[in-house]
This record gives sequence, C-alpha cells and structure tokens, in this order.
Amino acid sequence: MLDLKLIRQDEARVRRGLERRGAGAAELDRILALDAEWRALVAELDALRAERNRVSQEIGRIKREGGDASAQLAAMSDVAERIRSLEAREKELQDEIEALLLRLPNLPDDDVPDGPDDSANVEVRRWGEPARFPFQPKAHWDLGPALGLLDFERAGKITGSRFTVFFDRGARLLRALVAFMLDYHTARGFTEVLPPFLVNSASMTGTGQLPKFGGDAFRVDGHDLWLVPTAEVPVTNLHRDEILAADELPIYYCAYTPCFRSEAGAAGRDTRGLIRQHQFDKVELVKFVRPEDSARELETLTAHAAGVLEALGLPYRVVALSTGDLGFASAHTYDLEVWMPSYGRYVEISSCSNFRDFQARRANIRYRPEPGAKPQYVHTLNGSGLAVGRTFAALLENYQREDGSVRLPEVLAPYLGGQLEFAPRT
RNA sequence: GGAGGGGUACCGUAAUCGGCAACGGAACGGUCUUGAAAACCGUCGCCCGCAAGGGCUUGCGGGUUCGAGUCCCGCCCCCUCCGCCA
Repeated sequence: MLDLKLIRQDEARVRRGLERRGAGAAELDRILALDAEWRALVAELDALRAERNRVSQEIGRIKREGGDASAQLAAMSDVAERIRSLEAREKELQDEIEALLLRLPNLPDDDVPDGPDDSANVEVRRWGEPARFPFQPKAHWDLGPALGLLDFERAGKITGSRFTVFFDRGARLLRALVAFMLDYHTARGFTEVLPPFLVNSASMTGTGQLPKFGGDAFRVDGHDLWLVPTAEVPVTNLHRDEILAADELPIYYCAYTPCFRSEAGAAGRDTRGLIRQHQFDKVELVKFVRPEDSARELETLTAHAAGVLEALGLPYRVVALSTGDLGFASAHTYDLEVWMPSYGRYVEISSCSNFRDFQARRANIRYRPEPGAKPQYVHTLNGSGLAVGRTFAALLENYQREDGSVRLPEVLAPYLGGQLEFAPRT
C-alpha cells in the first residue's frame, strides 16, 4: 500500500511511478478528491465531538449535583444525530479510499528498467555454461517417468491436470532437495520456519494477494482460509501488527511450503512437466530489514539464492525485471533463470523482490529505530531459494546422459543415501 | 463441537450505579550529579491541523445512550474442563 501522505505531498512522484508501470492515474485523482473531502469532514466531525465531550461532562456534573440538564440533553441529542450522520459518511469515504489504495501497485525503484512487459527485462549477469549435448537431450517430462520418478497420468486421475505424483526415488529426491536447500540457508544465518499452509484473508491482504488477486489462489469452501500461494504470505505475516526492536533487525527466515495457485495453466503455457503446476514446492527466503538497508539486502538475497544454483552446478542468469513485468507489490525484482535444455532457454526458478514499506504498511509491521523513538515501517523482501519442482526438472535435464540415465552432483549425496545414479527402467 | 473464565498502551494490573482509562514497572528525553544510582518532570498507539488545539484508540464489527472498558447482539483469539481426533 502506498502512503496516503506521500500521495498528498508528492503527487507528481507517485503519478510518475504509476505511469512507469502503466497503472491508472484515474484512481489517483479519485483518491485525492476523496481525501480532500475526508479531511474537511474530519475537521468538522472533530469539532462536533469536542463539543459533545465538553457538554456530556457538564451533564454528568449537573446530574451529580442534582440539577436539571434537560436543555443540554436536548441540544446534545441534535449534535449526536449530526455526528452519527457525519460518521457514516466518514466511514464511507475512508472505506473507499482504503479500497482504492489497496488496489494501487507499488512504485518501481528509479533504477528499474522501463518497459511494457518481460521483453524489456535486462540481463544482469550469467553463471555457468549450458551443456552442449552430443545427442538430442530429453525433456524432464520424458526422463522423469522413464526413470520411475514422476507420474503425471495417475496425478491426473486422482486430482486433475497440472498435478504430479513423485514416486519412489523421485519422492526421495524432492525431499532431498528441500532438506538440502533448508540446510544451505540455515547454515548462512536464516532461521527455519514451518508455517501453516492455510492463511486467513488478513494475511493475504498484508502481502498484497488480496483484494486484487483472489482469483489466482484456492479458497477453502465455507471458511475464511486460503491455500498459501507462497510461503511469503504466512512468513511475512508472522510479524503483522508488531513493533520490532531495532536490535532484532535484520530478521532472516527460510521456509519450505507447498504452494497452490489456481491461475497456473489458465494461459495454456508450459502444459507439460513440472514447470507450471497448481501445486508445487518451494523454499522461500524472507527478510525484514531497516529501510536504509533494503537495496543492499536485495543484492545479497539474490546472490544468496543464486548460491544454491551454483552449489548444484546449474547454469543460470540474473534478470532485472522491467516496470511492466514487476509484481504488484514489488519495487524492484531480480529473477534467477536456470538453463532448461528442453526449452532451449533460461527459465525462471527464483524471483527476488524488495517490497520496501509496501507490505509493511499493509501488514502494519514496524520497528523502533532507537529505544523510545517513534515506530517506523520495516522493509520486507523475499525470494525463492528455490522453486523445488523446477530445480528437480533442471537437474534431470542438465545432468542427463545419452542412455537416459542421470547422475546428480556430489553435493546431494548425503541427502540421497549416496545414490546419485538414476537409471531408466528397462 | 459443548461449558466456564479471560483479552485494557512495551509489560503487569485497576476502573463502584454507564460520567475525563487510574496505578506500578520497563524504555527514552530532561533536571540534578565529577560520573552513576536515586529522586523529580516529561515522553512512550493512531489521525486532522502551519500552529494553537482537537479527535480517535480498552481483541474485531454493530447496537442502545447526551455519554460505553462497563449494557445488548454477532464474530475472532487465549486459558481450564469435557467431547472428538492423527
């Protein structure tokens, strides 16, 4: 959520930021008009309340002294009626302003490249060399079933399309990747969290999924509960409505959760394999930091997530998202894209974002810069570290051999009982 | 799911019959002090306002009333017990 004070005081800056994202300026004009009306109303209302408070005390005093307060009571009856009517209007205005503010996206950082969509994204750097296969490499949706690791057909039977059954050593490999990633992060200062996989609407609003993107998530029938679309939601909301002490910051969390998304697949893209599923697994990194540190923290967060790919020996590149490709709540995002032989290109495997105070304001997450000082909003960041299903796919594809077998990197040996070889069933 | 008890500021606790949300502690600022402690004063949630000042805030949302922490209705969470359950 944008700061209403900022909108008032620096309308030009807000308008410029929204225009860079192609977001409507119409809402901005509407907010400014409603806010002007609201402030005038509040002044009038507060004056009436002041009078009511004053006379009500007087009535109390008169009654205690056994006097007759009927004149005051009659006058205050009218004032009370007037206050009731103004309060109703004030609530309307406030609700409407709030509703508009909640639908306004974050402002992009100055150094975010401008552009209409992902075509304007800018490659920042590359790591590793995509393997040149002396044979036609197979896709993971062919390798996985052939190796007895993945079963897409039975998942379709028991649930539907865009779900997967991990089987036998495939299930073990998925569990191994989750454990490997969590160990990697906790060894580097992140605190492991295992949150609920269902969250309430307040949490979904706090991180920005609601009110605009409810259709992208699964809701539990008959309850105010949603299946988490990402661990970002429960983990960021851990500190909703809290005032953190300055010496608690920065806070670094990592969390494994399954992620549930109903929108995946609507566009008919990536219909095969693990790339776009209604349920997938992810290890997420979440940071709460001082405002002055968030830009630097985004760089280290991105480098940290990239470290997982490097440990696994998977070639990747870092891409700075353009204003047109930026997520709703983000001010600045780097995507990590892993080399995927079946696609013949780099495919997103992590998205690292700085939300600045956008989520903190929605979720009311503050800290005291100094003991005794006024509370301020923290900055929140998060990034995938990594999407586990896509990592699974990238490993199979990048480490495949001509006979359809796969040998995974040594770093996974402790998590796989030393069994790094995967051979096709005959 | 049922019964009972609770939710008040950073923490702990009051508030009679409905009448300015009191007190203690912590933290921070100040006075005092060579320095510190103690003591005393102030600050310590949010909003409007250039300011003076005013308003809001007792888990959340409604209602009654001139006036609600207090009375009424709905909901959420915590504790105890019962039921159910991996």
